Amino acid sequence: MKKLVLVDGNSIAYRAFFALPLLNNDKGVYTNAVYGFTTMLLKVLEEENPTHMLVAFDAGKTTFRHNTFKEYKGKRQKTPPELAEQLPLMRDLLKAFNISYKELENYEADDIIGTIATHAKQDADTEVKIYSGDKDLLQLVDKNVKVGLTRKGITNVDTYDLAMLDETYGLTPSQIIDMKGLMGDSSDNIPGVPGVGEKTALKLLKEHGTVEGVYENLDAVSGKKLKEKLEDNKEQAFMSKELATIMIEAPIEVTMDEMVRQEYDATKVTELFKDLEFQSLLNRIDGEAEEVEEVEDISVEIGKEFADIITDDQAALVVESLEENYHNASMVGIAIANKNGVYYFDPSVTESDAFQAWAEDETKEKFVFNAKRAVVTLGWTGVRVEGVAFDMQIASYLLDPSASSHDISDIAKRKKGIQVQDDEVVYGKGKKRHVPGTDELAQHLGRKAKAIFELQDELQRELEENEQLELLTELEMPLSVILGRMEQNGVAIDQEALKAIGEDLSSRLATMEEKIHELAGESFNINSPKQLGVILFEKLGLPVQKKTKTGYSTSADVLEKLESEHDIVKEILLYRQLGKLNSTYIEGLLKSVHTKTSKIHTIFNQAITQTGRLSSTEPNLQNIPIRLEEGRRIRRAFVPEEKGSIILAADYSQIELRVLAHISQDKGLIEAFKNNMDIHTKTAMDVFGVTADEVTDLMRRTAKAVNFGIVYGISDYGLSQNLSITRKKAQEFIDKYFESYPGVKDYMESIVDEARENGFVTTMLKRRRYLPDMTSRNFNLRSFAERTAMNTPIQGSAADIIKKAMVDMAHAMEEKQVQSRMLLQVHDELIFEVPKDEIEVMQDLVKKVMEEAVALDVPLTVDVSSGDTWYDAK
DNA sequence: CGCCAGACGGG
DNA sequence: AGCCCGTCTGGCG
Repeated sequence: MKKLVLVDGNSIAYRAFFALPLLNNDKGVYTNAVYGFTTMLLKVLEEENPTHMLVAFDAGKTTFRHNTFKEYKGKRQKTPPELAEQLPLMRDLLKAFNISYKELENYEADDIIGTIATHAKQDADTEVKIYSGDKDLLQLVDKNVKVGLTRKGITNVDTYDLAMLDETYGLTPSQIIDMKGLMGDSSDNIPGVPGVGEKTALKLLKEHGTVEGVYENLDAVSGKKLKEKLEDNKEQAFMSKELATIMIEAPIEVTMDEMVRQEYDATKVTELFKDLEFQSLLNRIDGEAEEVEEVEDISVEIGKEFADIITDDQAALVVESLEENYHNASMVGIAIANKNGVYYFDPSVTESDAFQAWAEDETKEKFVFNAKRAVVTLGWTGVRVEGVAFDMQIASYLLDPSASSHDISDIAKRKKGIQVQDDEVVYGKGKKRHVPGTDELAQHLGRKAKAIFELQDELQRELEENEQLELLTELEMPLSVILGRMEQNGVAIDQEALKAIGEDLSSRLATMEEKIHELAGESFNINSPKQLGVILFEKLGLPVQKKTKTGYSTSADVLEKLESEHDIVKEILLYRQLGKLNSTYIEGLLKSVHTKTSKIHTIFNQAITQTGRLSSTEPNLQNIPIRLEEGRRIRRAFVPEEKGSIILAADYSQIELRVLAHISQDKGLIEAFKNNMDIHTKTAMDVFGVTADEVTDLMRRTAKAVNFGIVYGISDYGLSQNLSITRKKAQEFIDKYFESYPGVKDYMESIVDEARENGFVTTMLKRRRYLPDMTSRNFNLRSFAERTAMNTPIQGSAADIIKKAMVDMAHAMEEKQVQSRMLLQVHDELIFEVPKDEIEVMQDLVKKVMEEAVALDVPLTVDVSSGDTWYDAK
């Protein structure tokens, strides 16, 4: 028995679109119709389990029906653009699911379905099921053809067979056409006979069978008025019937073979769902995919003597620990793969002389995945690792920073290496996370090692093709070692100072909470935007400025506009500010103090940002407060580890605008930096057409915002929001800026062209970022890609420069044999701990090395400052 | 318990 | 509806 399912794609999409709220993903792509369509699709696949399947779509605006009646579908609203942009996504989805689909010039989806169904039903061994939201399709019902009509929502379906049709309407399938002929269909602008509705049509058809029957027996029709209407609209009735008839001989050739249902492409489906942010559907798919994933055991030798296996100069090394945070993690196993085989060891192997000798021997090349993690994990147990020659995670990141994930199993899958299971499958997640038995663990780690060993070549070749190998070997890999040392070294913290600030904050917060409740007239949770919204905008009746998708916006910029309206607002703003300090920076930092060292050991993620910047986690030491004095005090708790040392901070001045000057080659901008001008003042002079001493504070602030905007890929709207000015005014500033700096304008235009042609942009050191949305038909996506094309070379080149400076600085410090240590990097600044007797040497050295990291056509300048704590280094 | 949204800290 | 990030809280299922 074969089962063919035919789906009316447009009709289902329409239904879904209007049934669901207008969802969109974080890129601004609307997804509600695709979502509804997908849930329906999954349900159909599950419930019907068809052997054959096809989805039909309407094509174009006109069909053969327009020859009959040019106003056909005339009154229908144009497809909303929010829905239209989702139709291509549905096709992508079907491709990923390996489900065939069809559209045909001049015909509607109905006709495709009618033709195929009529063909297929000739075979008594085939059962046909049609899904649509359109009652018209009921005319196709037959003894082996059923029609499922969506009812409210989209996954509620009423299924009609011959009996059900008779029961519901008392009609045969072909009479459905007659019914439409008489009553018409306003949504398709089929006229029918005016004044005849469903009830009358049904009554007439019961008595006379067909439209033809009705007219042949017009005398027998009761009711004078009705008879007149029928007479007057005879032609229209017959034309309507014709319009409503689904074509069963459309010129299409689709064989059953072409509609055979195939396995879906799990990788593509997963990627698409992730893109669309269909989390719940992802889980449904995942559950199924895991069961299918049967892997055959590879040969992994367990319990060898370590000394016996290293016969070669190259090996992949896996150091496994389950903790996300590798400071204080416990190793669960070690795996090695070389050209002779794959080997698994108990963690205790790291205590052996043979292992340590190999680890420390820099001529023994190690290939790893996330070198820093392996090196620091081993570092905590006292094992030094040298000779890390290749980091697969970073290689993958450099090839494409947007690749959804950089873990071994994903890369192995992408690069068609040996199959590596997801950690989550092997170890479980959340509370159920556990170490499996030795055999299973050895298999898993062995696979990882083998995949690294085997894919090294290919990734390296790809990097060479992109001219990125040097970026890996000369910049990122050495940097990884430096970052590892910084992390493991950690930053000393004055816990007592933090606690003291914390107590002050806590008591002030308690007082403020009371006061806010009093002003509100009731007690509520101030930290809940939802509850706060009700208090401010309903109970106190403050004017609503902005809404979020879940309710009233209570963000700081909204509250700032309401400050004059009610005393409570100022209190809430301060409460929020202090609350953030207390929870994130006092309690949070104290929680991340290492139990053994009493210092703070962050983790710098080197393979996460889309621009090449680092990020910092657990804790994030790249966003310690500085802008407001109240928060800045937190920095007093960041102290030198050694008595008699100080904290030294060195930051690049305006690095992004200098990079912009360099890559755009704008004459004015280059000149300004060469003359060491204050760049915001200079911009103010040019934009406002005044002399240096006429620049007011406000003018400089405005110019500063414009400069930032330029770097980010500005829009008049964004600038107007930022400066609380009109859009028109904002656009004037932007125009004036581009007039003053035509080189920048040219750059912005040419980088966008370049991105569109190449599909990616690059930074000074050949870092890459792909921008597939440059050619998207979706305005939001395309605009975002264009701004990214403008910003990434700037932000990314600045990231390249400071990374280079870090590598150079590590060499310089080694050469000078100083005791000073690099502690942190915060995007455009480096923080050091410096013994007092090295202050002068280091001040000069840091400045020189950072300023000379690369040679631009404008000078790079670095400001250096120092003090007893991070706070004082200002 | 895990996930999301909102809010907010930094460059 | 100008770029790049991470963390905390409340609220939901």
